[in-house]
Amino acid sequence: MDPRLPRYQLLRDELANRIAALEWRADDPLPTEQELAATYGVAVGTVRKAIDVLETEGVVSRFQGRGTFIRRPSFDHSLLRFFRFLDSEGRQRVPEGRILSRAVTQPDADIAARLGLAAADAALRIERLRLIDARPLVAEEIWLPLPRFAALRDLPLAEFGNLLYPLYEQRCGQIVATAKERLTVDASTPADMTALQLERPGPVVVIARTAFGLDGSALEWRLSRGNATHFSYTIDIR
Amino acid sequence: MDPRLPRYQLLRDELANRIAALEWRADDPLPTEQELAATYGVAVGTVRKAIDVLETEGVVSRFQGRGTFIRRPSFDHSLLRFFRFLDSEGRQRVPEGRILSRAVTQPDADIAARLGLAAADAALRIERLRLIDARPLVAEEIWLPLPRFAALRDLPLAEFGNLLYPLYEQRCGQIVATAKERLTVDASTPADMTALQLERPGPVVVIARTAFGLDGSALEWRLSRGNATHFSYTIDIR
DNA sequence: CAGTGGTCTAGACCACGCA
DNA sequence: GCGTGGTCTAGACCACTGG
Repeated sequence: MDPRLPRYQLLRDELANRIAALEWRADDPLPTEQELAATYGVAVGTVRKAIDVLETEGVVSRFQGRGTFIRRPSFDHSLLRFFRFLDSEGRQRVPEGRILSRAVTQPDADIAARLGLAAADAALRIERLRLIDARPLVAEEIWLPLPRFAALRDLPLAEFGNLLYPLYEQRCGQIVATAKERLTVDASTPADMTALQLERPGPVVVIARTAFGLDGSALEWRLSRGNATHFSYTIDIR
Repeated sequence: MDPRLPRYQLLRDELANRIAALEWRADDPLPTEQELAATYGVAVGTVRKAIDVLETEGVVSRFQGRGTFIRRPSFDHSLLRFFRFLDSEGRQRVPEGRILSRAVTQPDADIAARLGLAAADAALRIERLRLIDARPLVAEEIWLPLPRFAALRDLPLAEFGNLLYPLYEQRCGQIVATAKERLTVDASTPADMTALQLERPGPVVVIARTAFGLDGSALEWRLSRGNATHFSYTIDIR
C-alpha cells in the first residue's frame, strides 16, 4: 500500500481485506472502534472515518449500542428495482429461479475479459429463468469464472434455490459487494418469444451486469432479458 | 427546528436555508469553516460534518485551498446518461433545445399534485424538442408552477437557449438541486412518429422527471420520450 | 448496569491554490 | 506566504442495546 495515503484510507483497505478473507460472519460484530484504534495505533476518530468509508461503500452497517457488522447486499432483489412483477394479489414477491442449463464452456473474448480470464480459460455458463406464479419474467445467462466457482459445477441443480448470491457465499466463499449494470432496449428475438412466453413480438429490456467482490475482482457476468412492458425503474439524481 | 437534533444537522439546515435564499452565487465561496465555527459557536469539526452532509447531498462542492462553493448540477446533461446521441463525428454533444410551444394551462390532478399546486392553480406548459445535427432525439413536455416561473411566461422564445436550468436560476431565482426520474418503455404513438421522425413504429423510452429545489419543493415536472434504439444507461449498484 | 456507536470539542499539522 | 480545506489526535459526554 502507498504510505502517502491518509491513514483512514490505509485502515479502510486493511479492514476490507480482512472482511474479504471472511474473518467475520454476518452475525459477528467487528472489533470495537476502541479496540481497532488500539490495535492499529490510531485515534478513534480515524477509525470512525475509515468505517464511514466502508459504510458508504455498503460493506458494513453500524448499529448504535450493538456494533458494526458486515453487510450482505441482496442483489437478486435488485431485479425488482427494474421489473415490477406483481403476484396475483398485487404484491411484490421474490421470483422463483429455475435453472435451465449448466455447462463448462469457453466464453467469448468479451465475456472472458469482463471476468478477468485468460483467452483459453473455461467458465461456468448457467441459463436461468425467473418466474412469478409460474409466469416467466426474465431470462438470464450467467457466466462464472473457474476454478473459483468450481463447487457449483457438480452441485445438484435442485440445491441451487431461488437466490444465487447466498449460494456463491456458502459454496464458494465469494461475496458480491458491488455491481455495474448497463440497460438497453432491444427487439424480441424468437428465443425471447419462447423463453418469456410472449404472445407477439415487442420490446425487451436487456440488463448486462458485472458483479464484483469485496476486493474489486469480477465474480459474475450476467445478461438478463425481460419483457419491456413490465419495466419500470426509478432513480434519484443529485 | 428541533433542538434535540445533532448540532451538525441544525447547522446543515441553517446553511441549506441560507443557500436556498441565494446568499451566495456560484463563484462566491461560503465562509471559511473557521468563520462558520466562530459564527455559530461550534467546533470546526462540527462545521465540517455539517458540510459533509451538504456535500453528499450534492448541494456544495469543496476544493482544498480554494473554499466551499454551492454546486449547480447540470441536469440537462443527464439526458446524455440515458441516450447516446453522437454527432456526425461520433462525439457526444449538448443537444439543441427547440421550444415548440408555450402556454398557461391548468394541469391535470396528477401533475398538479406533483408540483404541489392546488386543483385550480395554473401552470406553464412547454413543449420542447432536443436535436443533434437537426435530427430529433427526444420530445419533452415540461410543466412549471406559477407564479414562481411567471418570468418565463412572457420571455421571447428566442431567449430560452439550449439549457433550461440556468434559465430557471437567472430569470426566476429557482435552483434545481435534485431530481427523481422514472423510466419506462412504451410503444411509439403517432405523435412520437412525427415528433421524433421515426421511419417505422418501435419502442420509445419514457422518462418522467420531477425536479426539486434546495428546499425540497417541486420545481418542474417533465416527460421525455425518445427512440429506444438509442437508449443506453449505466448504473453502479452497491 | 456495562459496552457500543454517535456527537462534539479544541487543538495540531499537512497539502493545495493562488497571488 | 498566506489562507483554504484535509487529516489526525485525545479526550469528553450522550444515546442506545443488551443482559
